[in-house]
Amino acid sequence: MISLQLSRIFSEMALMLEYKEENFFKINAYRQAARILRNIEDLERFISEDRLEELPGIGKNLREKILEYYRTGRIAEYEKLKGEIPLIIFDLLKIPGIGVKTAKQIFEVYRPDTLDEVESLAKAHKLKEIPGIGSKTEQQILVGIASAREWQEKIPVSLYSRNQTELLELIKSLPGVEKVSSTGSLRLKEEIIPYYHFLIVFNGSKEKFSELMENLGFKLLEQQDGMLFLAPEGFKVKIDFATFDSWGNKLFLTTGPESFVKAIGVLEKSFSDEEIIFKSRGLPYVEPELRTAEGVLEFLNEADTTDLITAADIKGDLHIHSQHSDGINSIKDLALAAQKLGYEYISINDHSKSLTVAKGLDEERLLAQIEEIEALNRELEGITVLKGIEVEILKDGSLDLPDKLLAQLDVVVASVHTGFKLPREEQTARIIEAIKNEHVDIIGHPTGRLLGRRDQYDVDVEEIIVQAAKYSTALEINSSPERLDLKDEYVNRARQEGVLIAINTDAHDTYRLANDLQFGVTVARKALLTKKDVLNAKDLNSLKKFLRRK
DNA sequence: GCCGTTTTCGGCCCGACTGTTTTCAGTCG
Repeated sequence: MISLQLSRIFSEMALMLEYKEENFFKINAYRQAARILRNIEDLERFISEDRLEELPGIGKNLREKILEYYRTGRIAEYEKLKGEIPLIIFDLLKIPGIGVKTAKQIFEVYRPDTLDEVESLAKAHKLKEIPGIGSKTEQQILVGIASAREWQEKIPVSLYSRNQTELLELIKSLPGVEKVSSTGSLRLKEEIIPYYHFLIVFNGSKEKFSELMENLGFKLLEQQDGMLFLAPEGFKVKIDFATFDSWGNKLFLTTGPESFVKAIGVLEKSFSDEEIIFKSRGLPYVEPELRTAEGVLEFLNEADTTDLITAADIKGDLHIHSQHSDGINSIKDLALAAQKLGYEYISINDHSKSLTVAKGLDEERLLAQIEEIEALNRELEGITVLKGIEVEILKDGSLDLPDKLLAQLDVVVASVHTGFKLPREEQTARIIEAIKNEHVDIIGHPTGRLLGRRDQYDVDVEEIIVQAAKYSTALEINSSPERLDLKDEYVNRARQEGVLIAINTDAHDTYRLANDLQFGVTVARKALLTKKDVLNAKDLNSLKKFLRRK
């Protein structure tokens, strides 16, 4: 957890240094360090073995700061900076299109303390009086504030997946708590939840429970059947109460969703266990995450939930970045990490040349990488590294590397990283052009959304699914919890059209390679995918057959 | 700040897009 906190501190420091107009490269160094630390699993080991400086982007100075934080729980320079920069700046920076320069301008002219004040200024058209800000930016700010308010109330999977265990343990440890389970949208593994939701058996009064929570810094917000608390960190926690006798009913009902509960029908008596409810209806147990799936009960008439894809069915990852572009690890490290996961193969798909910020590969560097992989495959045993690329789909639908070169690769993932605002027809057409390309195997993160940060681009997903089926191009479930792209409704449609789905991590380091797949698998299960629907559930030989299909 | 076909300072620095402007600044992937 310390690496996550440090990552947050360093990225805040980068912003603050930018505010102070420090050297660009210094700012970048903090940003880079934040990025590295975000995904380090075992920072403590690097600290205890005094190997911090082996981490890329960590030098003498940042090493000292990490150690300072490790020893004292604070970083003096961070706190000093924090005292110099107005808090409103951080809120403003969360608005898309607003960077440090604009935020600083707004602050220096009007000195607002809260987003509410900024909102009033925008509504009164005071902001566009500032040079460099016009009506469009003013409008953008209003939209941004509204959406920030909305998002304040929501917790995305990337966040809750990291906090829920700790929170569950905390509640479990309270005296008088005799049983506890996650429930509601948390238990359904929804991509976004309104609050953490737990069901407990508590030996004592509700007042007593509330007192225990308040001692931990939680504030009681609402009390009806259950209780809603505000955590010191700002998120909400809902607690529902059950008895051992009615545990099954309560767990089933609070888990939901409503449509599923309705389909199962009225519970005529008390069930101590949820599984008995399903048994009493002659149904197999339906795991919570599947209960949101459209058509899950119909599916159960024909098949078994054990047919659905699981993480154990995944034979390899077909979208991984190495240090050749913007990844952190070498290809060999990635291969060894994949081997530990029990994979049969992985594919290296670095960015292509026009994505310059990500050090995208041009023809020459890609050829060198191909050679490196071939050599590595001669050295490694038990895992095959496939040669790949994440090639840019340009605005006109062409790719930024020649077909002749793509033909030499095993796995071509084609993705959109620019031109998010193209009109719907053009956006759809460019992706379909890529789908038609005989070398393209997979369309990466097909809708471009970033959960809670950026909506999908305007695109006809239905048409993309139809064309992907027609040209036998696979679509990706990008498992990165920031993306989850395609989302489950679309994947369900794709399944019905017979489109193959690749569940990839798009990992930029070994940690995410190991950690993120679960999120994509959950999406796939919510879309009722079975092994035969998933490209990377194939063994290497069948996969190769697919890759040669066009 | 980090890094080094490195030996300790000098290089690191994309480029499209948008919104503000009449030639550019700011943002962002």
